[in-house]
Amino acid sequence: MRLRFAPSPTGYLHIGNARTALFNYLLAKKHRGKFILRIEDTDIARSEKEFEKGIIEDLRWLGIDWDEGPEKGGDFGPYRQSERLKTYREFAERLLKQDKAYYCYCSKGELEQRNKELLARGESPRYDNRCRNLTKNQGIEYKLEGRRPVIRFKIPERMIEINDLIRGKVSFDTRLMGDFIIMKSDGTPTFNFAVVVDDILMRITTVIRGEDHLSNTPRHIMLFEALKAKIPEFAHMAMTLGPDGSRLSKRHGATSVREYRRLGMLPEAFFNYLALLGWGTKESQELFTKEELIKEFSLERCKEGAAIFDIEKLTWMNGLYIRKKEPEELVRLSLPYLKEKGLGGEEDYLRKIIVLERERIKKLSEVPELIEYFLVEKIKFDPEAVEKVLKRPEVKEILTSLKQELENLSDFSAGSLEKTIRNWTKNKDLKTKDVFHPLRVAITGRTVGPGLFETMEVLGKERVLKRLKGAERKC
RNA sequence: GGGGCGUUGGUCCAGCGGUUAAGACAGCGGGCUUUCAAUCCGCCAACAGGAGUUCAACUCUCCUACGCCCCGCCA
Repeated sequence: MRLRFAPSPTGYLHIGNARTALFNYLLAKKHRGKFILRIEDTDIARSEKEFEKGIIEDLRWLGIDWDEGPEKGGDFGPYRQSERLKTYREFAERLLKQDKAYYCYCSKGELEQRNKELLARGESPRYDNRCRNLTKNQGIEYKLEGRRPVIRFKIPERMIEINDLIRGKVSFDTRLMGDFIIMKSDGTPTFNFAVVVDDILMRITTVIRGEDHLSNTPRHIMLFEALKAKIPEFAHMAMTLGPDGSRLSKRHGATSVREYRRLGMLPEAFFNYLALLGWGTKESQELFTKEELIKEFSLERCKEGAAIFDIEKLTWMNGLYIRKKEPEELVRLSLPYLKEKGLGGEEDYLRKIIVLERERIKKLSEVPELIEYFLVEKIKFDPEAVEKVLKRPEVKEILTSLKQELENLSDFSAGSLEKTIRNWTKNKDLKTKDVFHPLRVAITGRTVGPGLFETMEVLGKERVLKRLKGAERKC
């Protein structure tokens, strides 16, 4: 079994494409087949090396690897379409010789004009095959005019039935289609031609791709047949949509894997979430390791309807994976985000902080904001907290008195702190929340956070006392 | 304009002729906590509409509506 993922490097790895790559990858692994990466960079104007690099990086980040591909190599390369132009020309030549394709001299402008007219008349916009039977002289004449021809494929008139692995039998009537272009006038192949030539040469057995290609599949099948090649199996997976049900685009926010990566999504979480989009098990299991997914995945269980990408659920799942991470690992992962905000600290200290804050982290990008008060000399005070908690009349005295109490405390562990402060509160005949709340605001600047005593322990005696002193001035 | 594919709560997804239509996210309420979070408990909420077929239809057929895709010298 040989499968492939064939992105165009015209942008970073899109979520929808990532999902296509994932499904291909899962099935290839499940059947111990080969997974091939092919770069479809025939659109010279829009393709960029930078995007190719980015896509490869993001796939690796996601934990998807391949057996054959650019750089990596393989027996059926090259794996970049821009390096296979000669092959496409040879195949086109073959079709031309067999009278299965022909030169078409119609200009873009003429084509556009005719389609417009057809549409205005309420007819279907499609090529009228007028260059099919051009005489030699007409061809020469056109060339003399300076026209650069394209090569079109001569469509045989018939019904084509696809047995799609996800949606079953689908049929098309080719009489409703016009002869389509296989080679552009600049000598490069069109997508529809290049995929077929490559899939033949790369011995692809199963094509899993987006539903947007379902309508192109009859064209591909005609080409496979014209080239006397074995037709692979097809599986067209439903689209990934934005929150409003329209095609996922920039206006919906982040659409590329790279953006989610920057936000601090974990690859394991992203991988897991993506697998659940358009696929599910009987048991409605939600959490899967990569190995489990490889074992469980099947095309029969793929949904036919489109799915909306839900950032909320992804975020929830990411939090779940974050909570499962070892503190050391989490510190390591958070470092770039801290650095970006100019924050840092001793590894040991950071680890203790992360242990306290871990269950509050949903995305790595939130870490700096979440733990900032542990790392800076001068903490920021939440104005509302100051107003509502610190400004209360009795607070100043409580803090001053408590500070004295803590100055004499040698064991600054959470347990000891809790015992001491609770006793102190009791002796002063105060309610715990009237002490705990101001204390929290005084040492963290906020009203929310991890356990108070754990926080104090991690901060350490010196910082706590200093902050209490600082807070008195805010009362 | 033609063709293709699809439609279960706000979202993901289970169900494959007979179920109180399950689970998850989100939302709401509650327990636990000094607070938030985590966690636990509970609640809200769906078969797009209409005709058939059938003793019985979310499940099968047809029509309609809506959405997405293709009809590009984009992929």
